[in-house]
Amino acid sequence: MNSQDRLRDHGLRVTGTRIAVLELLRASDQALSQADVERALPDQADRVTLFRVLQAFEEAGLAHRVLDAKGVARYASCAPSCSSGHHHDVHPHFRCTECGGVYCLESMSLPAVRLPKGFKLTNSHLDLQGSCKTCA
Amino acid sequence: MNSQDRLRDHGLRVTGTRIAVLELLRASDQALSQADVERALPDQADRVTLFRVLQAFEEAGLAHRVLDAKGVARYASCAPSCSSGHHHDVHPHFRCTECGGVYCLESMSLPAVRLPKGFKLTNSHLDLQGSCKTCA
DNA sequence: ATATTATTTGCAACATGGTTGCATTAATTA
DNA sequence: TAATTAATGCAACCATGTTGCAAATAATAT
Repeated sequence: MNSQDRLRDHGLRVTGTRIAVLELLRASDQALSQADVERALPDQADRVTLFRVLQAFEEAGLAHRVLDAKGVARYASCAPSCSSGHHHDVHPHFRCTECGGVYCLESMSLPAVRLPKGFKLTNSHLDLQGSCKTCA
Repeated sequence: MNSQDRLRDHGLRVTGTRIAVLELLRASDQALSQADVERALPDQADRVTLFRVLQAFEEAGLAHRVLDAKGVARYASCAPSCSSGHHHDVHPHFRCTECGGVYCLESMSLPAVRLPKGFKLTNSHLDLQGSCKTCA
C-alpha cells in the first residue's frame, strides 16, 4: 500500500512532510532518530513538526518507537498489522555500539520469563548490543 | 566492607559526597537516577559533582549504569566482583512504568540468542516492563 | 469551485539531562 | 607541614524533548 493510503487508513491527514517521513522510514532497514530524519530530509520541515509527525505515527500505529543505546528515541515503520495503540513490536532489537543503529530482529522470539512475586509484567524487550553487519 | 574502603580499593579518593552517594546506592534496592540522588541528598553537592561522582563510580566498577524506560541513566551499586572496566551486570532489569523505578533481577539469567550473520554480539539486556512490587 | 472547519505547521520558548573548561578547594604524599 | 594531585563549584553550553499559540493548509460541506 502506498504511503498516502496508509496515512489515511490510520486517520492522519496527508501532508508532504508526513509522506516524506513515512517513505523514509519504510525504506530504511533500521530505526531512525529524529536527527536522522532531519538529516535525510533537510528543509523539509521544522524540528517541532518532525517531532509531532513521529509522535503522531507512533500513536496511529504507523511507527514503533524504540530507544537506542543512549536513550534517544528511534522510529521504525510498523508492520501493517499495527494499529492505533496496538503495536506488535514484540521482537528483539539490536543496537550497534559503533554507529548507533537500531535493527529490529523480527524473526527472533522473546524468551519466557518468570518474575519475583509482586511484579506484574506488561512488556518485555530483549536488547542485543554489538557491531552491526556494516560496522563489524 | 565499608564505603570508604570500597572507594579506596577502587582507586578513588574518599570524600564526603562520594561516601554519601555510595551509601545511598548500596542502601537502595533499585537503580537511582542522578535526580533521585539529588533529592535524597539535598545540598550535598553541585549537580555537576554528582554527575562526575556517578560517572567515576561506573568507571571504577562501583556502580552499574542502566537506562530507565525513558532513556535516563540510573545507577545501581555493583557486586564486589566488579572492577574498573569490568562489569558483571549480566542480569535482566525490570522497569516500572508507574514510578520509573529500575530493579536488577540478579537471580534471573539471560537467554542465549542467535544473530543474523554479519552481526557481532558483545552484550545483551533483557528488559522487562510493568508494575513493580510497590506500584502493582 | 468555494467557503467552512478542523488539523497541521512554524516559531518562540522552555525543561531536563548530559557535558566541558577553568579556577578554587580539598585529599593524599612526600 | 609543604607539595602534589585530584575533586569540587560555577558558569555555560549542547541535544533531545515538549508546550502554547497564531498562521497556513487539508479535508469537508455547500
